[in-house]
Amino acid sequence: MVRHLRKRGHFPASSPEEAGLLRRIPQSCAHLWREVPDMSGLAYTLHIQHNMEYNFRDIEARWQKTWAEEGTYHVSEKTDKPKFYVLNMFPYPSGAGLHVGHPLGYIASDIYARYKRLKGFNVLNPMGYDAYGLPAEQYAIQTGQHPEKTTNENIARYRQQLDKIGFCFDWNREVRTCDPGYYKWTQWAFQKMFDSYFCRQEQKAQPISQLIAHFEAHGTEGVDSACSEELCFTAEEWKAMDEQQRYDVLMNYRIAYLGETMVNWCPALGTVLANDEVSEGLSIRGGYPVEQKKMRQWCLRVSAYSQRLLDGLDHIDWSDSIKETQRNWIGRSEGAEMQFRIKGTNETFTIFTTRADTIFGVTFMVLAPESELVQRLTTDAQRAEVEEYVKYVKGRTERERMIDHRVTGVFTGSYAVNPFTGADVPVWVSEYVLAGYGTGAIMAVPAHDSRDYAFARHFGLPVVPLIEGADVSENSFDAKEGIVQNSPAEGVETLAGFSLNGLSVKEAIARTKQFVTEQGIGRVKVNYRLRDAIFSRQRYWGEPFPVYYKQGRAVMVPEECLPLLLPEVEKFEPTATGEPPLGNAKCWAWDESKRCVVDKTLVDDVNVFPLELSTMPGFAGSSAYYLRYMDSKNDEALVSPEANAYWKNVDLYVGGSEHATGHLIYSRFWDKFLFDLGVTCMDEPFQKLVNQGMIQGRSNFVYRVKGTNTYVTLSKKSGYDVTPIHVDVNMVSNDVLDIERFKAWRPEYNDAEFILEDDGRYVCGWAVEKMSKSMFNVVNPDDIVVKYGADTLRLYEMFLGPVEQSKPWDTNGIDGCFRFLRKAWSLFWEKDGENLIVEDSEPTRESLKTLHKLIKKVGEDIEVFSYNTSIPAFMVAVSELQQQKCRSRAILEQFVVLMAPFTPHFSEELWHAMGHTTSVCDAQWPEVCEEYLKEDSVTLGVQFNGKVRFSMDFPADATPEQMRELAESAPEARKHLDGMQVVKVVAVPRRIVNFVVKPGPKN
RNA sequence: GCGCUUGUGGCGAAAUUGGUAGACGCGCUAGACUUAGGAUCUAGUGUCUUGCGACGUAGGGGUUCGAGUCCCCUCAAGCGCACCA
Repeated sequence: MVRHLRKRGHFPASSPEEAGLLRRIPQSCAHLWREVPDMSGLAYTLHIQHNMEYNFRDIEARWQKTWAEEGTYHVSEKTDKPKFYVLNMFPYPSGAGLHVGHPLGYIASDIYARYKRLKGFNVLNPMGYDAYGLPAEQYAIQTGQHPEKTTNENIARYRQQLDKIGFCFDWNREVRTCDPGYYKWTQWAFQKMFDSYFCRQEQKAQPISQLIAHFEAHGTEGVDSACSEELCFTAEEWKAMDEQQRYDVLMNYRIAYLGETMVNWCPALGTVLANDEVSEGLSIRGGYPVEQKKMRQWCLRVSAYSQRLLDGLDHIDWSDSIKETQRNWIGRSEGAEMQFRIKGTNETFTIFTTRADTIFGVTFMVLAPESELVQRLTTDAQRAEVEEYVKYVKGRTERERMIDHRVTGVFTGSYAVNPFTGADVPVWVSEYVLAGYGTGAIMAVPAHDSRDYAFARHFGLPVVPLIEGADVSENSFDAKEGIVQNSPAEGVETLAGFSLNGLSVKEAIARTKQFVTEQGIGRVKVNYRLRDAIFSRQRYWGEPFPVYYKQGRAVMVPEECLPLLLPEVEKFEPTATGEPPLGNAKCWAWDESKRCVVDKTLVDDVNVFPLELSTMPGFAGSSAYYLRYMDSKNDEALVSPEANAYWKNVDLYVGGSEHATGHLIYSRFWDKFLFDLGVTCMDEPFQKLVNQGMIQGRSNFVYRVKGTNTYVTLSKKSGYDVTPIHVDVNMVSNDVLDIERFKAWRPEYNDAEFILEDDGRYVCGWAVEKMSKSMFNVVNPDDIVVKYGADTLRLYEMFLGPVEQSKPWDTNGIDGCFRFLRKAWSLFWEKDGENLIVEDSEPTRESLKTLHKLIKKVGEDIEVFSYNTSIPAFMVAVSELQQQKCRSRAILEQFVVLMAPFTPHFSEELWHAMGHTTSVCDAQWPEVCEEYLKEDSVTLGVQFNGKVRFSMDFPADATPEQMRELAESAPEARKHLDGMQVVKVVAVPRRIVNFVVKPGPKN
């Protein structure tokens, strides 16, 4: 009957939507079409129906509906069970929809969440949307559509797609960063940061009121706080300050502050970007040039937390590589600050060095061109030259400076005095010294620093080696090793007779630091590369700052008035005056007496004041969302103390490693700040982190644009009608296709046309790249779900390889997973596919062994996220149970539970079919019984001189002596032992027997 | 340049952490059942060799009774940082 239908092509789709998807299959599964070119889409699905006692479509739709209706996945903290918090990095709902790469991490965490629930934990597994962001706004500018509209549409689509995969998300707790009920707390946290400063002694944030009290009593005496600039004043001076001066002083300490800083300005995007949003002088989004510009911006004093961010890494379970990336990004370096006097004056300036030991090799000093010291130190004679040089440097873009490391610089005319020897050292200006790091000035030791070396050679400055055996004729000797000499050189008098000669470099560094401190020349100092985060964006689609400006000074909107809603605007582009899009908002001023937003024409600077026009960056909303999930409906607090005390922090966080220096730093910073405030009880937000690999898209055909090195995917070039081809990687070397081999492999392409380049090479192949709309290579999970079902998709994505690994998407092999599920299904049913086979019989010992092997393996694998190895274990178990003709309920029921984390619909269906009335989610994970795993005998290899010659069975409990005897007496052993002398025998129970032999009489 | 990671069949990958290399899946080959196969089942499938056997985990060396696994060197790829003193 089915065959008949198939031939006629009359199988109905179950809904219009499904019919649409069925029709789409051909485009997305080119390889299947190639194999059966004359087939229609409907006929193909019929082929699946034909073999389908396992009716996944019906099963999955039914259970998804039931789960939603019954609230199977809703969790509450009102329970005695221990908690477990699983979290995925929430997605940005882009217009392209979900692709097969997204679910990889979601599936991995879903399996873990379900497993933990079966193990008796109360599992929180929420989901939400990182809904603010640039693409929605760009789209709004182009089409005039409100970003909220497109964002909501995209979210609806994401939700639909997610629902089809059968995740155990508690949607009651959904958050969206653009939802006022959510961003109220983003704004709230910002205000708390404004009202706090960071005390270095206590290494924590404190209310700014404490600092004010301290200033009133003692001035800056005894203040050790993170700040933009070290200040020094007395209590009297503080009291004498006017409002503006005090405002400026406090701004210097606030954790959220307005700062005049060099920022990454992207003219094309019309906004400022954070360091992690820029790569090689180009914006990550869009790849537009980014320039350095001094602007007044809101900043977060992330750098204050450098040490805590660093120390915290030792207590969390993240991969070494991502910890290392964060350590690099934080960039702690221990060194010393030293003061140098300028010859002929009483002026001094400070430098930072990690190689204090090389003080005797200093032959010049260098200032950063942007440093204010340049003005002070340049002599009149050199002024013209220096000014011209500074102008030249300003004209170079960040990108140019990065790519092209030129050796340039000029002499300032001044000399510094070496505090150890009194020697004169010329002071230069050069672009290789960065204003933003250390003090913006260095002491140059060309013998032991390659950059100083290049500079010295270029300008003919002396090179003085200080380490025994160091050859500096060609290169500097940068290694921090060896024995110090020439420090000082013979006959040179030094301050207090100081000498480092004969010490190791390590000792010399320590010695110098100590000396510098004792003599008051300088101090030990730790520098961090981590910069404060610039927090303003000149965009529309983001959280508005709850800030207005009174006499030019920032004032916070009262906390009770939050959230400050994002205003409506007519145009999303920046205004003609260069103001951010919020400059277009009519109703965007704060009335202090009415305590509400009013029309900006009412601004009178008495009661009504202008509101901030910037919005917050993407990372604002994603920094504390994990806390909000704990208590997402709470209007009184970001999270209640009770909810926080129960859920604590995220036990397992799953997401991409590309967030290593962005979200994962900001989130940790934000959490630590909230920890200081007492809002959260945990100092780290994410205890364990698993970075799922990217599933890359595969461009079917790649060709080189003539005369360039640019490769373009075929689909990008319109009107070029060539069949997309998957090419095996070993058919391609240096991007050139071996056309003969290719045609031999795929004869159907004998007639295909290949693009021939000018140089006679065929350029072809596939490129593996990010799956994205712009690459036209998005594989939609819906297509897979329609064809094979969610459970097969889940299984297959996990079977593909280790979760952490990136891999190209490839549907070869998905059939294997589907077949496996059908085979597993058939374990439970009579041949007719209608009657359950399961009976209450006593399980055989063999089946018990199969089951318990499986329990052990799968349990161990899930704990370490090795899902790709547990699936083969299921396959083996199914084959064994099939062979054993197992019908025992005791075995099959537990098998269903073991499968449940991987294939929830499949398991739920069978669980109920076997008579259960509650969800398989609430079953109990079976315990391994070692008793059943015991083997009577083990098959081991027998080696001669380390080479396995044969294998044989040994009793499991054989002693080494017995093993030796058994192996020796085996018939296969004779030919390896005859005429040989046994030198030694190594027999390890349950492992190996190895005879070490050499020619000679048998002994 | 510095740091981290990886390198195993035609392909995706396993390997009890030093003990029978290639589990499992894909692909391929042969066979069975079939009007048919794109279904299902059975057998085979690292390379070389008619065979015995030899070789085989990027390459080279070492430790060991025994190395994919540990140590040293080289090469290749990926990621991160990069004029950070």
